[in-house]
Amino acid sequence: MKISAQEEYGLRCLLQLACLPGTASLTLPQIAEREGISVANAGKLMWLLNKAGFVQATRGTKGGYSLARPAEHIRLSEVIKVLDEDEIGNHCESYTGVLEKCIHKGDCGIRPVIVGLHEIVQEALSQITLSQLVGDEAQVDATFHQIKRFERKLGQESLRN
Amino acid sequence: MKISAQEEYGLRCLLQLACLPGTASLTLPQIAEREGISVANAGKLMWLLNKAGFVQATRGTKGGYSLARPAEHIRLSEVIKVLDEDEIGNHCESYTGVLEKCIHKGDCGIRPVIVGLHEIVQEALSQITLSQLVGDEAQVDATFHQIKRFERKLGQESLRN
DNA sequence: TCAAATCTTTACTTTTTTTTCAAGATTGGT
DNA sequence: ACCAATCTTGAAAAAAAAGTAAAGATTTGA
Repeated sequence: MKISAQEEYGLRCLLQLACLPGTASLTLPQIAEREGISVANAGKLMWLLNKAGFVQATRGTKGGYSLARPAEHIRLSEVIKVLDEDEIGNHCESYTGVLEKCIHKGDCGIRPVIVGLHEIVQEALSQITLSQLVGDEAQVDATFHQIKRFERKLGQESLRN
Repeated sequence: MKISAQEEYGLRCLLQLACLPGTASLTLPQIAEREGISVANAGKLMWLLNKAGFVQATRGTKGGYSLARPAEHIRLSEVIKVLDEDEIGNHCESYTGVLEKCIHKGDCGIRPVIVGLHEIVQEALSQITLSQLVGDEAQVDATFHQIKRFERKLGQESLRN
């Protein structure tokens, strides 16, 4: 259960644009250099982000990428969904709709876990916007901290019952 | 952000043992057949689970695998940690200790997100035991549902501020 | 109009992960 | 003692993911 390279670097590249003042833009070589990845790799990531409507690309001299909408309105959950290709579970087709292929069919003990994890992660990410990542790092920490504390309390309660 | 094949199938194989009455055991071919994977693949997964102390292996005729401790005392967080090799983050070495290699060093905007996600997932998984997965599926659902509801409430509150 | 700078797209290569194979080691039964 | 059933282990093959390369398309400005 870990973030993929595509998710991590895609998010990082997007964050570079969010850091800029106003609606400024960066070229592919600039983004690549700031993230320490190749231009080709950055190109592929930015292409995905462009296709999904998070960034605006301009070709030609003076071209580059800029955010397509304000950083305050870009939730991490949306970004991750696009970079992740939004698949959950690996081989159990029960979740993705093709029920027949899965040996576990209806009575699959770990299905609620896989689905549940995916949901709480998405929900947590939907609480965080790009703009929080650039300036308000403390708020990001606070959000996760509160969730963690609630989870721990939940565990203690179920222990008492 | 998805569960790996090793995590998913390792957990599934372990669950097969947890489903058995008492301290009964299963052989590798039996586990493989029940999970629809090859015997070789099941062998590797069970070897990992054995090394980590979750199952007990007996060789020779009448051999097989059984749980090394009661299903009530095996938390999903522990199992996943072993199957996952417990790594978080992909390329940013800031998290794993080798600080020098990472271009982002201290001022890394998405670090709190990666670390935070890992922590809330681990915390959620630590609330769930193997025994809950075999019988008490409703409780598993309930746990995740409560977390999700709290996260949503959190979001609404931060909206009001 | 042309050249330089830039993004776009497809195909290819490399690396990592997953799966399989094969030989070894241990146990139980005869 | 021997054989059959079983787990163990390391290496190899296959598949998937990540990263690279190259040719194409668009824009700006001289």
